[in-house]
Amino acid sequence: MQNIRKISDSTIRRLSLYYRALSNSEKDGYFTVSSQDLAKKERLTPAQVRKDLSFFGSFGTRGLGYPVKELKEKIGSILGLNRSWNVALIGVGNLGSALASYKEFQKQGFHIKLLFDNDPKKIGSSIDGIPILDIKQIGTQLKQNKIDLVIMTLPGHTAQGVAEEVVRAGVKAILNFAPVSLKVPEDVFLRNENMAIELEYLSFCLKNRNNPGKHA
Amino acid sequence: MQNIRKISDSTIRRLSLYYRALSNSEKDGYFTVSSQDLAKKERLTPAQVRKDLSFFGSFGTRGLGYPVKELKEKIGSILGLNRSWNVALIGVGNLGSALASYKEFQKQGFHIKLLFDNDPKKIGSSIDGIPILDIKQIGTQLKQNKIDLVIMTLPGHTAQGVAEEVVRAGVKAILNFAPVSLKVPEDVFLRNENMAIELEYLSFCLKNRNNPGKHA
DNA sequence: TATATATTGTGAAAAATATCACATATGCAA
DNA sequence: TTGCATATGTGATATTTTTCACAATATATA
Repeated sequence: MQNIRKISDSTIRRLSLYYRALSNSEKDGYFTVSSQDLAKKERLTPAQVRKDLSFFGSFGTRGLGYPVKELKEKIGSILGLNRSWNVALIGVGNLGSALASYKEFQKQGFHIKLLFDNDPKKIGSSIDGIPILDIKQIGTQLKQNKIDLVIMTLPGHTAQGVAEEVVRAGVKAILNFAPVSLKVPEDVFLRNENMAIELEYLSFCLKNRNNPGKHA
Repeated sequence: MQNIRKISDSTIRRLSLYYRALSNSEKDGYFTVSSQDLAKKERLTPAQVRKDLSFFGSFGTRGLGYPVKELKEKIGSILGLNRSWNVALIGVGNLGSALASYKEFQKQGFHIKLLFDNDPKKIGSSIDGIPILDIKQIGTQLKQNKIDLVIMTLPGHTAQGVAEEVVRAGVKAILNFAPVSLKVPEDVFLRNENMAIELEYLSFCLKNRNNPGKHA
């Protein structure tokens, strides 16, 4: 157990993997799971799993493993999934609407309360009961609805300007899907979801599949 | 310059970032860019940028920087974006349709040729001219259309079975959006796109924002 | 031509991350 | 109760990744 600030990005990201694996194990009716099991599911090593967990406490029983339900809840609480977050989504295009109606987020406590767009045809309508508001109202609406986190699914060239409005409204966490890197103040947490990266990674792998040698 | 097999995941992923940043710089009319510029755009260090690039050659000019267009093309060629890949997408739900009509992939050489679903209402129709086929035809269609890469956007419980069919059809690269970890043979490249991870990461950050101390 | 300034490319050093290996603790069977 | 099998938790070690620091090389200017 150590200072929480010193826990690495990678460990936190793996906690998400463990959480998902445990949810599945729970559904499948398992009561305990070993570091070995978890490792195999997520293509990691057992030592890695144990080390990651040990940063936050000791949740297992020697000789037995980890209690599935309990560990899942513990990790959920570490990640802050045991509470609810107010989320707004900006940019109701194809991807935006898809995310707005994605039920998994809801289940994990991410409640999408507001949608924003600049298209008059969309403004005033709703998706799964979530109203689509005028993007001009971002400032007041984000504050009024105590939004904790904003998901941005809008075109690259508009993203930076909107991000600045979001920051001005006091939001401290942004998940960005727009294909640009945003500049935000230090106290705002920003993560970029770049779907091209994984695709390009696969392209790289395919290209170099039969090439164990040097690269020009 | 070193053996290409030894280049780290992180470096490859950063190449994607550089590629995107360079595309933007090119659009903005820049002819050269320094490692410092690139670093600032992507929140990295200049040394990191130079080191990453140095694994593949030396593309810059001392005292000047890197030629934007040339470096972009060079990185594109390293990532395999200078050629075209045949892509199929399985699972035409909300996310699937959003990705099917996402033009950026097309631009980078990822040509979505086929869509698959098991819903009779969808089979036979098309999205942006891409036909939606019966998921039962995966085996023959993937081979016939020489599909290089498959994007899976289907429910978790069906994913593993479908992945196995995809592998049997000889596809060597899978981008998985289903919320499970798939088991595939060693010679198949698999990447998981897990949108919950980034959201959960932000949740963790928000939760521990004012907590520099120990964690229970 | 000489001098000042900018910026790369890269070994070496530092820092971060992952793995090892084993003492420790548990369950079960005889 | 003893012995065996299993599996955690964690310091120590190994590996990987990042950063440093500087020689090398370019441009600009006088």
